[in-house]
Amino acid sequence: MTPDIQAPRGTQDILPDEQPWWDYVRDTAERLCGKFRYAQIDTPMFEDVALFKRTVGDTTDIVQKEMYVFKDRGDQELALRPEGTAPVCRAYIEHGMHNQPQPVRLFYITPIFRYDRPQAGRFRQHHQFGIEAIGDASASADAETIEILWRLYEELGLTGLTLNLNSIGDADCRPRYLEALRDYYADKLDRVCRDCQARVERNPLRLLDCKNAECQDVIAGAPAFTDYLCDACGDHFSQVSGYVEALGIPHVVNPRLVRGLDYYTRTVYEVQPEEEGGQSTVGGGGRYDHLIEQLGGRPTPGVGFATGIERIILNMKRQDVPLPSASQLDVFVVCASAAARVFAFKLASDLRRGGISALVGDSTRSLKAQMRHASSLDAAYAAIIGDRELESASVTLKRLADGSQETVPIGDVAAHVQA
RNA sequence: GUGGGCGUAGUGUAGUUGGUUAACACGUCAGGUUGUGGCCCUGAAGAUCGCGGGUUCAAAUCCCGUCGCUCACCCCA
Repeated sequence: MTPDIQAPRGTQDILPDEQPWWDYVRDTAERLCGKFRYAQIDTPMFEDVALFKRTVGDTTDIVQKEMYVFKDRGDQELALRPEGTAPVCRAYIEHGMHNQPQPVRLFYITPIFRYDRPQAGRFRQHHQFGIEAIGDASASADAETIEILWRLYEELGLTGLTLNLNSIGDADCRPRYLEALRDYYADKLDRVCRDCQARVERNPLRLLDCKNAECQDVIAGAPAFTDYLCDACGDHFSQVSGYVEALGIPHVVNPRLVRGLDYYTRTVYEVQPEEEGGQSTVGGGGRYDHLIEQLGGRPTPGVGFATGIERIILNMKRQDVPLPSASQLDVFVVCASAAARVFAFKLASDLRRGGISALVGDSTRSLKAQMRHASSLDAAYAAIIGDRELESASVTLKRLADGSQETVPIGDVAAHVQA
């Protein structure tokens, strides 16, 4: 039945049955972060809009059409967080983290909001696990983030993934490349789509990842950024590749890889599953060497990634990745009368304090009904308390798997269950 | 934002050349005598057929709108 009010478009309830997937992914991510000594950070769900306009970029889709923007009662212009990196950098500055040993390694697991048209693997509220290594300009930092992302998928059991790697240069060489790109497109405008015609001026890098069929020929012949990198960027890129190579992480250099956020410099990367579909990317990231200063901090390099938890789970399900077995209810206490029920309550309480999970049945329901209930909850044991047991301060303990049962003193239940 | 498909009990489905009490499975609850599960049997509850409007003597079945889901585009996680 559809209720009058339902979850807003593009949002979803994550029901109890789904939670094991989420727990598994979160636990794996957190454990991995621990090994690399990344510490968790939580930032507010909403921020000053300016934070995103300034960093993500005014011409990007995220800012232009996907942000949830609103004014609060004090006329503050706020935005629901559309991505995770800028807020973390804001916090880095605000809390003087440059005074800590660099780089500062941070991770987050948090909801992200984008006003997109929903489809499989794409939501208006989704969740990202992301990390940021701030304060390290070296190529090894890039490689470290790539390794974490790759190991995460590996540990979760995802297969068939492709790591795409590219460099989009820096303030030094990017203008030169963009000029070359514009020159190349100058006499081909009649052969590309309308979007691309506009991109030539507004956002030329994005020309490269246009998926329109009519534009593919032109893209194929376009100059590659890797041929235009300045010495420093070229050097950095080959070092990153070298590290990734040394770690044994398979990857391809994809000169057409461009990310949709303006703050990236040099290294950009994305991981894609074999199975094509609306959502081709499970995770992506890159370096952002000017983001901190754009926000008023002292010039500080940074690198990080974000990966979508919904998409990870989607791909795990597609690949039939097994989940660690769920925990089982240890004891269901069946009680035959109101008096027995009080007794049962006390027993369950004692068991739980001893680390055993326990539930008590409804004494107004028949023993048979309670037993059925125990069975459908998949309890390991049913502990039956009736008049006989009350008199002798004992319980009839039945192992549901094989139907065997014995009467044990009330104090021995825990030991029997744990055995 | 653009285009295509879809929308029936908690879940999965049947029912559409419009015609009396909308069907089935699973699930839920109860019962199959005397203190006991899983299988089996019986029964019950549970759907204003997404919502609103229209056509008609009559609509779950036709038309329009709307909301939502879904696929593709766009973009991304």
